[in-house]
Amino acid sequence: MGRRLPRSFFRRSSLLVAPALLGTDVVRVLPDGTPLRARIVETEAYEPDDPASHAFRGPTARNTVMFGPPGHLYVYLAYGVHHCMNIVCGTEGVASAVLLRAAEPLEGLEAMQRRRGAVPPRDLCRGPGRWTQAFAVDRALDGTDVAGGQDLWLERAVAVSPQRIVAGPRIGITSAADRPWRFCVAESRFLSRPEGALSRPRSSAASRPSR
DNA sequence: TCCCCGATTAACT
DNA sequence: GTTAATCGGGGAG
Repeated sequence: MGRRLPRSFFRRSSLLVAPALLGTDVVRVLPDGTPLRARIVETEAYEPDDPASHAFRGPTARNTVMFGPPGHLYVYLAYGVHHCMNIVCGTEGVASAVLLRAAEPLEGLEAMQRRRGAVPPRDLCRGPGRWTQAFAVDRALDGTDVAGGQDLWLERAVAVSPQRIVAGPRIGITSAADRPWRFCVAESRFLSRPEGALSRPRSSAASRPSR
């Protein structure tokens, strides 16, 4: 088919990869052989000089994969509760990655609901933690090769014209909140949060009504 | 070794 | 719209 994204696709800045991933499909093959498919509608870029990046302070046991070659999965546990998956970008030695935040489920919905409960299809992959739960992705898949492996990969699906892509501040980020590195398919109903919605400010004077 | 806090979600009011 | 839950990472001491 030749639709599968090759390693070269990821060997560039996450700022280019993140919007380019919109409209591509993530294919996951469960251990029992069940195929899952979902179409990406929301991503976030994380760059080497990025205070919000897990790798900003250098390599650690957790983020090792981010410093490796592109086209691999970086999976971490957030808030001690949910897993989030990223695709490593750039060149080896440079920590750059794209967080997969939300997608439209297309195939294997029953298998996803088996893991997530009988939630509406719209909620199966709406948010990074929900998506990894639906796709059975956890730390065990940290480092998985998505360019050459058989567990999870990406396929070119539909083209999303630049006019339909909107960028905004990343979700849940406190530092470098000014960098508009969250990319969404504007009209999608599968976004984790409505496009344009700002993350709630941490108790600050500005958020308090001045009566 | 301890302690704080986060690339969040679900269940509330 | 708000908030509790939950736990591993990593900086500080």
